[in-house]
Amino acid sequence: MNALPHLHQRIRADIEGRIRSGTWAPGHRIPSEQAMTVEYGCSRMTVSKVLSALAAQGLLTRRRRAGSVVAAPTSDLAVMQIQDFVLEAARSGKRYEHRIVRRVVAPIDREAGARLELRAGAPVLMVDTLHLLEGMPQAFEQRIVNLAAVPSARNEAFITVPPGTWLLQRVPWSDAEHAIHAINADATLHRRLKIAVGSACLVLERRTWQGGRLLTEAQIFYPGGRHRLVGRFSPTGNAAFGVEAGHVGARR
Amino acid sequence: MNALPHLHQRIRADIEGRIRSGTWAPGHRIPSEQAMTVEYGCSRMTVSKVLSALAAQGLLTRRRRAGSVVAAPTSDLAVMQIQDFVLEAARSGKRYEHRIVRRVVAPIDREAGARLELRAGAPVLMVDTLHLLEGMPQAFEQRIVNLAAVPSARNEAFITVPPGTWLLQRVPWSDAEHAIHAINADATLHRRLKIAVGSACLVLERRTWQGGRLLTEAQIFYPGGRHRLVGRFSPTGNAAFGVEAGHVGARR
DNA sequence: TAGTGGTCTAGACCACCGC
DNA sequence: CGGTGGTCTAGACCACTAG
Repeated sequence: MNALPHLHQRIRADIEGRIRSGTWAPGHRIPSEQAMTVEYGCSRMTVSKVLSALAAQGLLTRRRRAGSVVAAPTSDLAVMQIQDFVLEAARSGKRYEHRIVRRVVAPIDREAGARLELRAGAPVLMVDTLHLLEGMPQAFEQRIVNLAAVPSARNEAFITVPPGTWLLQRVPWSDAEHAIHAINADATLHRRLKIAVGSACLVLERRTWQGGRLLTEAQIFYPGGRHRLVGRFSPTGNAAFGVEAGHVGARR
Repeated sequence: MNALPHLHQRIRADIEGRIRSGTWAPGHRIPSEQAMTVEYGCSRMTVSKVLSALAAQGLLTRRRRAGSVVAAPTSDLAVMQIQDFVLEAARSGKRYEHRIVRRVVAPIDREAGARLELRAGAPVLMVDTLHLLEGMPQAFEQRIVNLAAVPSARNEAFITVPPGTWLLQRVPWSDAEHAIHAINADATLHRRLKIAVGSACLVLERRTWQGGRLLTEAQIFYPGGRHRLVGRFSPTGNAAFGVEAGHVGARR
């Protein structure tokens, strides 16, 4: 029926199809590996690799003796890919540029130090960047870089490459945390993004660590909260996720 | 050195460790399968499965003849787990309740029909739900359910279980799309969420399909733009992601 | 063309756990 | 107990592609 070149592709497509179509609903126990070796006339290894991959994907739950069961779509999981500005511009064909509007090396202040759990007075680089497409401001970024962890940033001017891209290219990271919330634009955002004071802004906060040590924190403000959505993840992909809901100031 | 019970776990931990620690930086070509069978004294199949899994995870890029190369951390990837309110409340120990403030079965109106690519006059269920924690309004949800795809929703009152949870439990889906943006609260949000008119709100839009057929669209307004972040994903997990940036009205 | 990964086989022994 | 998945072997042939 299928013209897929490889047996394992055909087996996989069959199983995924049955699950996605609802033929095999969540909780359904699918045939055993042994049964599938008969159905497809292949060795057990081939079937096993397919089922293991599907389990790694989260589509199946496998237990010895109990068999392979279609997993429930447990998670109400939203995935947002936040664009790297340079890549985004390249793909959309728009002209991208950035402006460094502030660049300071200094001991971290008390408030930020507490927030990032850095020791008081730790040397950090603070960079404010304006991202523009076709000459129009698209986002305003306030970034803090931990110079103890990324010493090479101390003498980088970020002329050709903006800070986020620069870091992404150079510094390996093991953990990251994102938060998105909404605020009303203040005078700074009014000035930088040319939007009215009070208009709603989306704020993306990103913190990145390497083995427990903070590398950088970025706050990116997009034109248009007390509620706050937080996700944790690893570059590996599927890893475990946690979520928090908190308060950001708050009026109620 | 490691006491991991299985050989493939040890191999995998070794490789992941070298990558995460930066010993093997992005672009580095790692030893061939053949070399690893010698290093670990095992068969090629064992090494191959490990490397394939790491490639599926996105940590490696593998090409015949060229070898296995540590992948660049391409992904400026933000993952947000949007809570199911019932689960969230259960975990936090807070008292959750919901109120159905509007429930209408009617032909879809022109604007929504065009947005959701449903034929004019298609029968839909429109439900507005207020989500409360400890008696305080936390989010306001406006949902449209395609009754042609989910006929059983026509007679469901959502008294015990709110619409989102109800659908998640019953209806298998194959694709979903999320968008987050920010708006200034209007009179409706002022009334429902008890927030000041004009204060910034986070809006989560979610659309769900089963095999190309729209099941439901939800707009969830949280207390607290023209720029708009869109992510697409499948319940399988890693799958391919697309992103769009668009405009939502706009003041500039 | 030669080295690499991609796939597959036909076995094997073991760990787990529902019955 | 016995059926299930988990792991591993020692081969094999093939497909791709850098050199």
